[in-house]
Amino acid sequence: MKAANAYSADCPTRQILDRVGDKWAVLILLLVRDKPMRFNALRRAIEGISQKMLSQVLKSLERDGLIRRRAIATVPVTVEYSIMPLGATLAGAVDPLRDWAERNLKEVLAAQRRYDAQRKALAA
Amino acid sequence: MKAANAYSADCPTRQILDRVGDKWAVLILLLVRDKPMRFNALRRAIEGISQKMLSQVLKSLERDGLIRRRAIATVPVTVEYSIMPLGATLAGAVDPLRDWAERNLKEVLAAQRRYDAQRKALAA
DNA sequence: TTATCTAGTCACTATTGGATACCAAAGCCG
DNA sequence: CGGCTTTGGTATCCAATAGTGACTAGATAA
Repeated sequence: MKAANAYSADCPTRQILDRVGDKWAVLILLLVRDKPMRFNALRRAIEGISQKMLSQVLKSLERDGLIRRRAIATVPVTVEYSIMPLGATLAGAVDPLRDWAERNLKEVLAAQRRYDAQRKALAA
Repeated sequence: MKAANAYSADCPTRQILDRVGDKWAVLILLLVRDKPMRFNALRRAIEGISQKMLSQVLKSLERDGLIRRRAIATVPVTVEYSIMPLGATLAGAVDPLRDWAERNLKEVLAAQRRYDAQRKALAA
């Protein structure tokens, strides 16, 4: 029964889900999918990410073969990050999730309000 | 420019992605989708999750309106968790990601090996 | 001399997750 | 009667990780 085992730690889905759940990775992936971007351009686009996290996440995305890093020997060194075919397919798999989020966020928030109101009523 | 703003903290996608990236939430959602399950049945099925995390994640899934909690006043109290329509649609949106993970994990691992080998070669 | 670009490092804090112990209520054993 | 079990939690403490800001570096152009 491999299906039951899918809920143990060495499940491929879990590993990918960890990557996707990463606070920044998907954001970067989706930005880079549209067009190649430079380090500081990403930094400005995301707004809130620290240099450390950006370079860390970029490195891990590159390691996974999802994006490509290309350094250009210009005056101050320029580094361009672009999407790889593998990364593009992952970004595509994330799209349904993004659609779901946009369509259903209101309902989720409503459910949260209902839940909180009920708990408050019980506490009183 | 709302599109640029989508990469700030109040983006709905980000909120949902955080939920999906949760180490256990998706696992529980997919288990409960198949059939209603009791607390300890989930605990045994997932294997590795602590009571604390299980009850914590179940509570947040219930709050989001994704699953329903039903307590039955039996000898030792029985609690059954089942999927809600909203949760079922989310689980459906996660499926492409799971497919991607299963189809592409090998390639990701290969990319990691290539990357590590190259870095080691550079270091030497 | 100061700014720009892409990092890497240090120190600190916030958040996560695990282990452990505890609670209630009922039954069952001796 | 006391102690033990089961179910579904809660509370608390602690270690590990994640994430931040500030600082550094090196090269060069204005």
